[in-house]
Formats: sequence, C-alpha cells, structure tokens
Amino acid sequence: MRTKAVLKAIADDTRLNLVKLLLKHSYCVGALARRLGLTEAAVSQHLKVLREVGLLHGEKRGYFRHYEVNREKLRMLAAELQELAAVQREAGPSEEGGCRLQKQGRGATHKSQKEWVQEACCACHGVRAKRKESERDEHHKCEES
Amino acid sequence: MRTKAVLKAIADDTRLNLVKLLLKHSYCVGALARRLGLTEAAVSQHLKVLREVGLLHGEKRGYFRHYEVNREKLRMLAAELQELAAVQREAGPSEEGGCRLQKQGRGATHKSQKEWVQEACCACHGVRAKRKESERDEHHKCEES
DNA sequence: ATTTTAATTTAGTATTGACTTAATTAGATT
DNA sequence: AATCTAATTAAGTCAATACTAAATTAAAAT
Repeated sequence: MRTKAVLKAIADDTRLNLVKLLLKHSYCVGALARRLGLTEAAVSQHLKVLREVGLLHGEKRGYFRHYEVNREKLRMLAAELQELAAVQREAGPSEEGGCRLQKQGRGATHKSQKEWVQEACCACHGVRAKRKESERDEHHKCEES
Repeated sequence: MRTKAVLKAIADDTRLNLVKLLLKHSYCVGALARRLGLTEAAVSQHLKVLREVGLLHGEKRGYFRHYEVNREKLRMLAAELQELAAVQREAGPSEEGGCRLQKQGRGATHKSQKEWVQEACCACHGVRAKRKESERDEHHKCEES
C-alpha cells in the first residue's frame, strides 16, 4: 500500500485537523497554532510530516509560507481503501487457519473434517509447552505465494 | 469524521496486515500470529482494537474463532476521504492566516495589501517577546463559524 | 465433572510519538 | 550589512502504544 505513509500521517488528530483547515484556507503557522491551541513548533513539526508524505506543498511568499493540500493523495488513499474493501475472499475451507498444506496431501489417510482442520490449522498447537521459539518457524506452515 | 477511529485502527502496520489477511481467508489467532511473527497475545490485542471500531466481527465455531471483515466500514472511510478531497477552498484572500477580522472593518483606514495581511494574520506576532500564554487567546483571533 | 484447547487478559517493559522551550535558520526588508 | 519576521530545528519530557510472558477465561470435548 503505497499510501500507507499518508494513512499514518492523517491518522493523527492534529494533522488531520491541519489538513482540513488547509483545504479550506491558507493559514500561516501562527494562525494554525492558534486555532489548534498548540505552539508553532508543534505545528511546524506536523506540517513537516505532511510535507514528507506528499500531502502538502508549501511555498514562501514574502515572510509567510503558503500551503496547498495535494488532494490527489487523498483520492489515491480513498481508492486504495475501496480496492481493499473489494478484495475477494479466497476459495478454500472456511475453517481455522486457512492452511492448505494438508489439503495438498501430506498423508493419504482419509480424515474427518475435524481431524483435517486440526492438522491443517495448528498441528502442533495441542501441546502448548512444547512450543518454543525455534519451533515456531517449523510449526503451522501455510502455503502462501 | 465518524470513521476516525477506523482510520486510526488501520494506520498501524500490524492491524492493516491483519485486515488484509482476514479479507482473503479465515485464520485462527495462532495462524495469524505465525504469519506476522508475533505472539498470540499481541494478535489478540490488535483483533480487539479492530473489533472495537467495528471493523471485525468474530464468532466462535467449535474451538476456533472466525473473523469477518466489515467491508462497509472500509468503504465509508474511503467515501469520507473522497469527500475531504473534494472540499472547496473558501473565498477570501489567499494570504496568510485567512483572517477576516480586519476585513470586517476594524479601522476605516485604507491599507495596502501588505499592511492588511500583516494586521489580519499576525497583528501581535511582530514583538515575539511579548507573546505570553495569557496573551495567546487574545492574539490573532480569526473568525470561524 | 474434568480435561483440553483456543483465545483473552494482566502486568510489565521498551519504544515511539507529540508536545514544549529555546536556539537557530531562512528569507524579506531596510 | 544589519535588522526584522516567520518558520524550523534541537533537545528534553511525558504520555501513549506495541510488544512479551504468564495467568486466566471461555468454550468444546470427553
């Protein structure tokens, strides 16, 4: 998700408020600080974060700096979330873990659904005490491209 | 922004990855923990956050719990971001601070653009040392409904 | 009722992030 | 060049957050 950085940037209340303000108007750092009840330094740091993810473009005009919101970044993020919401559920057992290892035939033995699921999902989970860090990578290997 | 909580929830890398996995398949907590290289406790805590914002719905089936992603929440968030991107810039001087106090007529004196801007934006910013906490609320009042 | 199993919760630690003050920088103005 | 002004950065503090290990809970299975 190329827009993950944008997502993180606007997930903060202060930065989201900054974006909203700057969509409507052009405010200087002092004005933004007043409106949000913060110091100019705090506002400046947040503006830096927003610039770094490409959400704001600033340019100096005389003493003051003007910011423009890059609305395209917001639209791209929105589009990616729509795509995410449209991701198709993969075919396969709706049971636990969605593992395919067993399904691909590790043993020819016919197993009940329950047996299959247990092996498929958490073959070694049953014995909790045996679960060691080094075993983790060996446990529960699920195929995934 | 009613979906702010959803925005915050998925702004975390781990929770976003959980959502992506659960959109495609049904995994148990153990399987999720393996795939993300975390403990089951960590995964459980993240799943709780996602449930609390309404992004996941879980139900027990036998020993295992199944999770369904509430895609509608993702769509709503996407829609709000689209709306945000479409917010109209307000009419008014594109100069600093976007303040209207002066514009509404504090003095009848005709001022140059520069003079106007300076007063409008940061009337008291010029004398930095005088800026005290108690003065902040008096400074730079901008009209905003 | 007891045992097993998956998942959650508790408690603690380490890391991250948001804030402030003060110092500094980068222009603009004179 | 000197001064002024807006903004940024450095350094520090504190709160929030993400993790783990261990204990506990909530079912399911026997």
